[in-house]
Amino acid sequence: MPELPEVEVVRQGLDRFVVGRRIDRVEVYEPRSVRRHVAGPAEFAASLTGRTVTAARRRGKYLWLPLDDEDALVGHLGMSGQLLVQPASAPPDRHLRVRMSLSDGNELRFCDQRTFGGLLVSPHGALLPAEIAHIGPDPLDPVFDEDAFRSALRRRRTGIKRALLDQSLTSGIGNIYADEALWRARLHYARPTETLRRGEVDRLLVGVRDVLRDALGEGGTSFDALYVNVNGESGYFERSLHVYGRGDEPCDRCGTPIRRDPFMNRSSYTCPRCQPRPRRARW
DNA sequence: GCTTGCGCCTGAATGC
DNA sequence: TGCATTCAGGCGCAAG
Repeated sequence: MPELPEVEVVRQGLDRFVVGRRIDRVEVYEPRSVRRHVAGPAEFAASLTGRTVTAARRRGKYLWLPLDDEDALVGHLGMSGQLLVQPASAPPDRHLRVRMSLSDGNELRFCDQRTFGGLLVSPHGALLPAEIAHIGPDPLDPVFDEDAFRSALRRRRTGIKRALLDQSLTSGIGNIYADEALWRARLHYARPTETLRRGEVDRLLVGVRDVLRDALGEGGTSFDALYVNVNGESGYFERSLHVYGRGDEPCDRCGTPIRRDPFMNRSSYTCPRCQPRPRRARW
């Protein structure tokens, strides 16, 4: 599933292979993939046709492509989305949802097995689409404000992992990287945010940034000409995971078996020794 | 206003 | 063997 580093790899691919091209033709095969474009699939296609892509931007796990009329094509990959740049002659993927023909003879294809992802056109959205204005900057973004993050975190009345997953506080962190960052910071996911000391928040920020940077470093190699993949199908980062998906395996730091707990209809992985459950737990 | 939990969706994995 | 159930996940939105 694409998290921030994977999405950044896609953005780099779009920057290289789509920016500067004109969109000549748009076909929507699955209306659900443009459900957040409230004016409907036909209007979606019409508002893109003839426009030239001028940049490729990202905030958290959202991508957007500013267009030459100051609107923007906004995309989210959801769980299984891919944005592929392929020659028009390439056979279509089984889960092809939207096809956009580019002026250089290639196509930008949105494929999505589970249709959790989607595309929309945001009017005047070139700078920052209104639809994603509520998404906070990610911890690697130069505009990320550490002091604002600290105080916002302390104002919350929730568990630390819930807060990490809340994309309005800071973005780009999903279930996997939340668990990895908490392990690095030696913090338990159920720790109430208002009890965090400054040093602990600092450790958390270091953990989050290290995880994202490590994943970014490994993900940057996974695409080549005309193929902008996202799915992490090679599982390149999996080898670097310390806790996620490693239930009952020994902790890389202390050897204690990793524990798996149910959490918000999914799982949380912790080392019971490095990340002891707080007396006052909240999740 | 803030926090919580559901529903969306498909296919792989598991259970009977 | 084959069918049914469970699980995974991000995010918007309704409910609390």
